[in-house]
Amino acid sequence: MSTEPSTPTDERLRDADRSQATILAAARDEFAEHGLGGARVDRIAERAGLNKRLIYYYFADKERLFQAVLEQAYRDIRAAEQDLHLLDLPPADAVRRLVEFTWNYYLAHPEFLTLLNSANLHRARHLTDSQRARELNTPLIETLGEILERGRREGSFRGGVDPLQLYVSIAGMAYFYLSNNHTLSAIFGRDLMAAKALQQRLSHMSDVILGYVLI
Amino acid sequence: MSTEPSTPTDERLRDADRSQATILAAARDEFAEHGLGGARVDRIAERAGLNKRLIYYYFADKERLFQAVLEQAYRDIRAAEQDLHLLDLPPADAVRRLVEFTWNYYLAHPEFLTLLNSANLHRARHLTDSQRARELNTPLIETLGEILERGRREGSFRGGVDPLQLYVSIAGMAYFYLSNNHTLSAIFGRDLMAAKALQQRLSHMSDVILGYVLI
Amino acid sequence: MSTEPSTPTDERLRDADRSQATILAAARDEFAEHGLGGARVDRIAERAGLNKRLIYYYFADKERLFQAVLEQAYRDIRAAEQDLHLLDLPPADAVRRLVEFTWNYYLAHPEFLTLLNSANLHRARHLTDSQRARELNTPLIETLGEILERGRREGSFRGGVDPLQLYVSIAGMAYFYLSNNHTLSAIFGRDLMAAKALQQRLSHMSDVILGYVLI
Amino acid sequence: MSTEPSTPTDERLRDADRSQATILAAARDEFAEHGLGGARVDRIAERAGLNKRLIYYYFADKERLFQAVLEQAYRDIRAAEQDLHLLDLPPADAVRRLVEFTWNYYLAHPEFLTLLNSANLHRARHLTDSQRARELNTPLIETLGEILERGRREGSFRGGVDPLQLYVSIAGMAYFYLSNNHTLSAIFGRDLMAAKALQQRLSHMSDVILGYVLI
DNA sequence: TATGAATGAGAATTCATTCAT
DNA sequence: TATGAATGAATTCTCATTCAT
Repeated sequence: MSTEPSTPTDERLRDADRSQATILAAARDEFAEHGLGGARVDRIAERAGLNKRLIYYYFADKERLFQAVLEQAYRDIRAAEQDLHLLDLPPADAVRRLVEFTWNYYLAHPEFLTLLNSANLHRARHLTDSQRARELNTPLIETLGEILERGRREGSFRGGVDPLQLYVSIAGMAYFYLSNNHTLSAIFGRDLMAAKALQQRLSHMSDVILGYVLI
Repeated sequence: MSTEPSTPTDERLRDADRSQATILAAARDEFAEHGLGGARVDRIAERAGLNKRLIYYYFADKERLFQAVLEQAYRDIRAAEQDLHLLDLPPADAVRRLVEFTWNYYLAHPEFLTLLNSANLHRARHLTDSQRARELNTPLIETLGEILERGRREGSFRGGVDPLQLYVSIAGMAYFYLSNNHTLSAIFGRDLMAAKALQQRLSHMSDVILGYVLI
Repeated sequence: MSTEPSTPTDERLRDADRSQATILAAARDEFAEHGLGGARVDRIAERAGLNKRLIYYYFADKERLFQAVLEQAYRDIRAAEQDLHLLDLPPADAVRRLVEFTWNYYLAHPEFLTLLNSANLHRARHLTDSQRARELNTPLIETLGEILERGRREGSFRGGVDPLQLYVSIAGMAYFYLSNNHTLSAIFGRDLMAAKALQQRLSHMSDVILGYVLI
Repeated sequence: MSTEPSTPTDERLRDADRSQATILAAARDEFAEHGLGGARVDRIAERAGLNKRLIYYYFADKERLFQAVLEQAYRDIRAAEQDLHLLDLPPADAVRRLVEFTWNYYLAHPEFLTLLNSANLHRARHLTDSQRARELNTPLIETLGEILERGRREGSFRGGVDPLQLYVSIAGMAYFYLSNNHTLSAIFGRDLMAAKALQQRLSHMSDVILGYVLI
């Protein structure tokens, strides 16, 4: 509704929408930086340049604000995934593209990783409406399943690959490297975020995943 | 009179050590459950069955307690890894064993995952003495490097595999599945912690990793 | 509609100002009674009849509250000094009046003495903006300097008297007697705060100071 | 008793005395630096290089330790004053010498000023045995009284000078300058502790006091 | 005499949240 | 819609003091 061009009387509402979006973005950054427990409502208000009271007006409390942030984050990544049009590509290209996309998305949206962490620290209890979450997320797995099936039928992919397992592996390889880069860089004494290192990681990931699915 | 430390001293020392260890274990559980920001010093004291003041007596503050917990966690996993004696096995078996070990260790020590998450949320700033951290952690990568080299020389492994990349992939595949299992289970509507699902995951991981390194 | 600040805004502002002033007065009394280290924020809130949180809302922390109290105290005494219009009096009368004023002010504001004590125990580190402090305080010394100069030109005062030295002597004679009256009363077995004793002290001070400046 | 050379069996006792003295000195410094409320028993133990428990063993609690420190401080200054042998000097010299001594003693023992401050902040409630305090302190006033009387009889001093008033004036002029030097230096923008400034202060003090007593 | 371990009561400060307008 | 003032309930941390040996 709010994406529609609004009539003059809607101006107030549009301000309201804008305020909500501003709060949401500020909250996302704060939660990403400090986790749910470490985030401060005061700081969110400050980041948003809006009065703290307004946060409560729109989002009731910190928990539900966090929930709203999470939902937005899922919506964003799934929307981006749908733009990939993986089914328009030959299977191997589609898998490679998914690997690349996942890597680049995580790289461009480090806050997504942290939010996911926080969500899981709290045992995903903020995913209240899992029915809706499922609807939002299953398309990707279904798409990947179809790609794998096509590849198998073409004779280029091995059979028996569970798309969910494969997706988790792709995500995990990207996620762990990026999410733990501070620890890993310190522990192994290498700058894992240098441009060349990043390139090598993506290349490694593609090799592993395609080395696995391709016969 | 004897050269042995006298019993009373000994006991006192042991009490101090025991208290510290008790606090550390309690803190580990609390931090794992709630993250650094959500952890409560009061609860740690309660869990430990010791006076809250004692925590400050031994660990100065919450931050340094967290640091001590992290260090202990690293020491534990690295010690367990060294018990694997990977170099006594044929290369392929060694890699498989590392995959299995990583999976089982994460499964048995879910707190390790959460601690790692928290550490990275705080950009690993608790890894103060990274020199020591490096010394603690590099042996594993060196061992894996030697395994890969042996396999290559034997003709069974592909060449050019970076052991750090491989290790991160192994860890990431296990980590993401387990760490995010709540979100994933909710999102994809499958119980990822069911015994059979766990078995399938390990099997998938081994397939992917060995499918990649074996020629 | 009018250019006057609207009533509601005004009231709100006044409430904030009033709250701050109330806190400041309560803090002044608490600090004066117990020193910085012995003062309790809880008690200040109680004295002020306001929520403790509000103290932090307005003054950030105990240290800065103390600083605000000190600044207010200086502002108060310097304002009172300016009301004396010493330059309108003949030199000897002006000096006598300054002695009397100092004595009476200290007597009426015992908290000023204790605050000064505390400030100096902490090496005046709360006088952050000493530029402003200087501007606030130098006029008095300048005035006294002019009085001394006039007296000298008239032939009634001795020359070469440093106004700062003289001021410190006046203040010191009053201050020590009042500030240490408990110790002195106990040590010398006389009630130094009896009305007659107070009168005698003022008379002694005037004698000493005028005996010194008058030729 | 403890100043006597001890027999071999007294060795333990002498250690005890030494410990007590060490604690006392450490406590004096701590109290002088931070006041009663700001002093920390832990820090006193640290300064003394002795176990905290020992402080309680010897001095029961912080209050009584403070009391012991104060008593020692009074004993010290009064002992020093008695070494002056003021009665051996001509009256004017005796007064000048008392002024100089007071100034130099305060200068050399800044902790004495702070302790006095603290004592008075607490309304001298640590002067429990005021009978003993009086005995300790009155000799000075009596001596000064005799000096003033002699001067008057000689015709060089004015009559009717209360020795207690005079003493308080001397002490006050020195005390205020030194005790508040931080505030004063900041407020008036002059370094009051520079060698020349110190000299000028003493000279001013002597001028004022002698200008007053001498006819 | 001397000490390291342990503690309960408090103290400063923080934080999410509500009030009043 | 928007905001500054206000608050109660924690929460981290501190401190004098005692225990046990």
